[in-house]
Amino acid sequence: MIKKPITIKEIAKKLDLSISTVSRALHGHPSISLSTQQKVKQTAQEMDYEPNQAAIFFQKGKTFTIGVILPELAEAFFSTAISAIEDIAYKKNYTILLAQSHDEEDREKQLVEKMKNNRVDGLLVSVAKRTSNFDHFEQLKKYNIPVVFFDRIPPLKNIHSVACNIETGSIEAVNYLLKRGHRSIGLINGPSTLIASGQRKEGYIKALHKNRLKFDPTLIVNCDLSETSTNEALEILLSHKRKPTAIVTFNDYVSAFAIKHAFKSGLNPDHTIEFVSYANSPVIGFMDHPPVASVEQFPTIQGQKAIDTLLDILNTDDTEEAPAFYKIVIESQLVESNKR
Amino acid sequence: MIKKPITIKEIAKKLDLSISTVSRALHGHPSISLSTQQKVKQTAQEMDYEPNQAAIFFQKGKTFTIGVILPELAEAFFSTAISAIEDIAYKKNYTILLAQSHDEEDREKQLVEKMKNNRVDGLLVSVAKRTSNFDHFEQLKKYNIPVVFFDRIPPLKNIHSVACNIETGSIEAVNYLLKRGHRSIGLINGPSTLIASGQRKEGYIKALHKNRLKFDPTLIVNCDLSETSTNEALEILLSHKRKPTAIVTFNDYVSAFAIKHAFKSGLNPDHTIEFVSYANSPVIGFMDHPPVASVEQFPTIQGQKAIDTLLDILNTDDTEEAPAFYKIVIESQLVESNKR
DNA sequence: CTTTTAATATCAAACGTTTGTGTTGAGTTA
DNA sequence: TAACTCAACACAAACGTTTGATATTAAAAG
Repeated sequence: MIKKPITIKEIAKKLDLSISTVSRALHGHPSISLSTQQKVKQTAQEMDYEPNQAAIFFQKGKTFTIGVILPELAEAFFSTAISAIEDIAYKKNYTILLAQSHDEEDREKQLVEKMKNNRVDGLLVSVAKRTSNFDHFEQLKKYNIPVVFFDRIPPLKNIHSVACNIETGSIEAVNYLLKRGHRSIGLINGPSTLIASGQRKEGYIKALHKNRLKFDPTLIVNCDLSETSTNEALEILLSHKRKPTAIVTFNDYVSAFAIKHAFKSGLNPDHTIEFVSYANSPVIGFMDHPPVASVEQFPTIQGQKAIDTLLDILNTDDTEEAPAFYKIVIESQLVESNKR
Repeated sequence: MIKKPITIKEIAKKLDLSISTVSRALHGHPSISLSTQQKVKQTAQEMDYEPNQAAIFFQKGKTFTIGVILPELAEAFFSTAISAIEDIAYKKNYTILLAQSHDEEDREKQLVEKMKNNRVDGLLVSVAKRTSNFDHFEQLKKYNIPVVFFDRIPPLKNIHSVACNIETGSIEAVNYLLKRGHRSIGLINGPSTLIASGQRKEGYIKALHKNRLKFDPTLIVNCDLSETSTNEALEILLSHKRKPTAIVTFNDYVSAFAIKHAFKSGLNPDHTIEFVSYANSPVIGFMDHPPVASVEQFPTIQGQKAIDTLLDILNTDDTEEAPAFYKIVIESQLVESNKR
């Protein structure tokens, strides 16, 4: 036997009250006497009443729902972030509408459209790699749907953003290797098209300068993050006249590939080359020979800050004068592998 | 200047038509002439009309939304699964309401409640480890909200489920090691409370029997999946009188820990011990010394099948007589590491 | 004894859409 | 030409809830 949800109307009929009274009673409205409030609440309980959210959303024009658009759910960074986001949403009684762009501009555009149709209260977005046109985000402003970008920030002005400052970590990373006695430090970087690659390079160079070391551009090699490409990059570095004794890599995966290759090829016979990478992802814990350190980018904190500021925006009156734009920066931080 | 969404009412006014005509025109209803359909659709375009989903949900009593409750979003298996689920939902114009139970019964219960309030059309659930009472799922039947369980199936009758048959993979795994010449094969299993552990053990034993090998219970050691516990398990196995030359482990992570330990401790001096594990997760690709093979459990396929059957259920008339219960089993499969 | 005030509860509109049932007028049939 | 058909559209109810305006009552104030 299928129960169909009961409504406040039926409660009203049962108690011989008006619908509005029941509604107000359930919300503890002061113009309803405590005695009737009691009665209403109790019979609501007894009748297994549960408010029809669809109706409430509709009538309030608010859904208590937050759209989250991520490039790739299966990536550790993002799945960690979404986990943190969901936790906070859960606590604040918001709901997560999840979607992934697969780093495609088209799909991202369609998802934004869909989110708009679903009347999400706000949006959390980490931009797709291949997105070059950002009109679909600009559009949202007109509809008064706030967006907080995180980790992957588009080059727009007047947006809310949460991101990690890679440079600090980069500098820490190089300093750390210098402290360990290395004087020739290589960098296996990602594709030069990525902003993230630029940041890593900047930090790397800046750290060398700060330490009054001359910067040798041939010690930087790019790769496309694949295993073969990483291996090639490593070989180039190690065939260098002044062979680096330590290498900074774009992320932990690149590090893993490079380390594996360094061990298997004869290029690193005495196993002395030390690696430092970015992300500090769980994979490090499973490696036989992990990098000595990794720059943590705090997916959890980024996710938390992002949804926190979004909720903050949602809960401040729109009537305020100048809309302030949040730009939250989290300092990345070098984490030594043995201290994890 | 903030645009507020326009409605069919306004389109109607502009074209001097009735609301219902506009609605029907937009849906291509046959009782509306093609010429007006054209006109309506065009002006809808021009006016940037977008249907108010909240209103549609409300009036249809359907939300085109599917709730997904997973134990842990940050786990590779589940993030892969949710990724596949989202992809299909996207194609079919459904939306994903995501939540994680963190393997807690209480939270799971609350989430089910929340999903019910949000009037999801259906639910996809992978049950929390610590859930022992399943009333909250039974409840959903009364509200006519279909649930498809996947991967972690509760011990209930008359439910829809999608799961992976571990046994086949287990047998394959042992056979594979036997073919490679091993005659003493250990098993580092998970906590005995997990059904998954039982399945692995069964397959392991069955494979030995099929090959007319005697089963030595002391070659099975349990661990709690942590690194230290894994190391202990490995040490117990390797201190065995008849030292195993190959080891099956509960999953890739356990394998990673064990392999790391085997290399670092002196227990495996000639590095000949071979490992086989479960999950075939990406981490294998990053290991210096990966297990020789891993039993793939197809998170993508499981997710796909799960949402497919849910959509199937949602789109068949409720009026049918006997509700059939789907029980989909996917055969696990051994994947050799070098063939990945 | 009338007028205020405060407390309590009701009325009715509104949110945007879908959909069963009318209504209209032109064309067809006998 | 009267009766009928059918295409093309309009009307209005319904979905469940919230909320501003309004009504009722009784007690307090004048």
